[in-house]
Amino acid sequence: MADITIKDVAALAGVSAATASRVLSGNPATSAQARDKVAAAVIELDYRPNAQARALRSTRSDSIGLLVPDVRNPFFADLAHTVEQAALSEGYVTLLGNANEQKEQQDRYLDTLISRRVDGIIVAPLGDGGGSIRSLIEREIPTVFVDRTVDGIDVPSVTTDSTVGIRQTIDHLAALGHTRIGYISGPQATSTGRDRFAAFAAAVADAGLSQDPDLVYFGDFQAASGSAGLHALLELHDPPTALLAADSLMAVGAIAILHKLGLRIGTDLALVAFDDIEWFALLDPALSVISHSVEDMGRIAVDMLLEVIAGNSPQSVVLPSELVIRGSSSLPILPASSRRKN
Amino acid sequence: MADITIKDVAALAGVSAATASRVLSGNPATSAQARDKVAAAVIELDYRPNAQARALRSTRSDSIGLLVPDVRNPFFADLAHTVEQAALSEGYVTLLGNANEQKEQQDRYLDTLISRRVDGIIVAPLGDGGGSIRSLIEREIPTVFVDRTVDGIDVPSVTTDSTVGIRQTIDHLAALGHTRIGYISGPQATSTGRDRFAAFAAAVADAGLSQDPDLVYFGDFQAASGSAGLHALLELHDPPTALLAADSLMAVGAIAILHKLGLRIGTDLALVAFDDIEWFALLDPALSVISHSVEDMGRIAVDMLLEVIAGNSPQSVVLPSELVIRGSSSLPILPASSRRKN
DNA sequence: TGTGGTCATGGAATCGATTCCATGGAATCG
DNA sequence: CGATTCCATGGAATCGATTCCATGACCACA
Repeated sequence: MADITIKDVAALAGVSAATASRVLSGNPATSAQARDKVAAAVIELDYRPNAQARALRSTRSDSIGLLVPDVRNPFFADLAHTVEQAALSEGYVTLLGNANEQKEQQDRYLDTLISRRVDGIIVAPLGDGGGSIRSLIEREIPTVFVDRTVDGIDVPSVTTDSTVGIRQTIDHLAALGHTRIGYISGPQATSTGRDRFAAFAAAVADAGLSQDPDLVYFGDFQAASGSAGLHALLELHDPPTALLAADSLMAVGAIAILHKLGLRIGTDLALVAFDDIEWFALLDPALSVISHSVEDMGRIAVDMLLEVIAGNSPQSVVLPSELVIRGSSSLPILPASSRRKN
Repeated sequence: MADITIKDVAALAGVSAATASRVLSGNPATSAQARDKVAAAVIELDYRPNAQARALRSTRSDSIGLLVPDVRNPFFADLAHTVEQAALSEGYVTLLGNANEQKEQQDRYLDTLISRRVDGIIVAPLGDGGGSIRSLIEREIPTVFVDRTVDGIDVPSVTTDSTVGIRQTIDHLAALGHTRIGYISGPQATSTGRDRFAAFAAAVADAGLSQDPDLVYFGDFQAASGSAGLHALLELHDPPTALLAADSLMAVGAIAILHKLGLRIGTDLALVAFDDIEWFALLDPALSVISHSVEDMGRIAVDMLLEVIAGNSPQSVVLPSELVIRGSSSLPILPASSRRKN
């Protein structure tokens, strides 16, 4: 499998390696004759430049890294898709890493991305600003945070303002007569986990609803913790009549348990989930959600990263969120007597 | 952002670059003293080796490429996750590419992966054996096909035997009294599209059910074509009473339309989907599926690729599929008179 | 016709790490 | 105790492409 190098191309074209390189990189200081001969040789030999050698010399790798907490989360799968397509159209390939919501794996992948000298990194970070996140900043590697941020790390970011959507949700549920609203929170090690919890607590307080701390369960954004959270909330002496889940996977986990218990969403328990996933509308009844645009988020993150790579300092962007009311949260609250007990 | 190189490490440790390199790569020909000093210098400087330079010299990049048709398809998201985790535990990073079910984008990504000199490639291919797939083979780049194959290209593969699951499905539906079973097929440009269609046709014939060609709609494995397929089938003079969708996304598209029309799965139309997605069980009624193990597929593909990289020629593996009966296909067929008309 | 300028080109240095080869000191054996 | 082996080490070549610099051809203008 003797690799074909630029020297082979140059030899076949009857020029020097330097000239061949110039033709290939579109340097104008080339003759039409040289261009034709090199182009022919490239096709003849099916030559593919060695990206490693090129990157070594030119200090550009034409690749970016994208680090998400979990590709199996449809929100991040969509994000990966938009980022990758947007980057591709700008001539960058995307290296995708999966942190599995674990700081250790996040650090491992960040190290790898640093080693491969990607031109920039888009990351939905977790944890504090320690570990490899710090290395990133110290090396001044172009970085953009997406969906989440890290306290004390000053990096441009694209995030969602969850307060509006959450406030709309609480007000909507309060208007239906709910006074005890359960909340399955994300981990407090993430900015989204903290922000959404704070928004929930503030909205509940402002609406004059129960602030019973037992109504809040702290999960980890993965499905199993949604199941555990629902169990915990149903076992309360005075369980909630409505529930807000801080992401789609925890909502899925909660719904699975409701099914198992023979409880119906919308009737036995009003339910709203953060993140709009296509098939949430296919459930029966359809799931109310707090929606925010993953396409905008991905596209803006790529634009922003290109700005940083170009040496600029773009402003952070905060995208809106909005309640979409569907069947799972449209019935007025039932009198307590007619509710089933767990 | 002056990069720290192995020379800086060597200088600080008071050894030569050669010795530093040996320590870093675990070469046994090093003294304990040198090891300690280099290790200290690495930490002191927060040194990260330049992966390009290393790969250039050693012709190994410790990375593999994974090319899937669409990350937003939960099946491939899961596959990406297992492949990436399995590869990581073997010391490889995964570069993920998205072909968007388009041959042109597939070729573009394959070219990129070749240029980056990945150590091997796992691909769920589409199209015939032309374009960059051929370059892959000619360059003898270690390659493994996953989920799909390409006719005439002899590469180890991990695929699913769809015939068993599809035959079980047809027999099951026939036993419930269905005689006209609709089929939303995948594209015939993919091996899975062809295989599943052939299995469907054979099973229907063997069971003595209607072989009306109008009962088959050819989609493209994406959601919109499932919607279009359902529309087409419902508009038939004599519409099917049961439906099999060849992948999950097309099933989602079909279900969305059923909802919009106010039809219920399981009652108005029996439905079975290929691919088991976690939340299919959360629908009401739960969706019957033909299940196959994406974890096994991903893990085996990685093992197989490592074999190929090591110079061996592993046998292709065919995994089983199996019908999982749930509510969407458990009622006996209704008399035609009581069925709603579209 | 001579000088200045433009331009395509090739030679050689370079990027950062690995690895072959030679060296010198210590350990081992007869 | 001398000869041989072993072993850690540094110098230098190397991987494949890019890019600085020098060169020579050619054109134009005075």
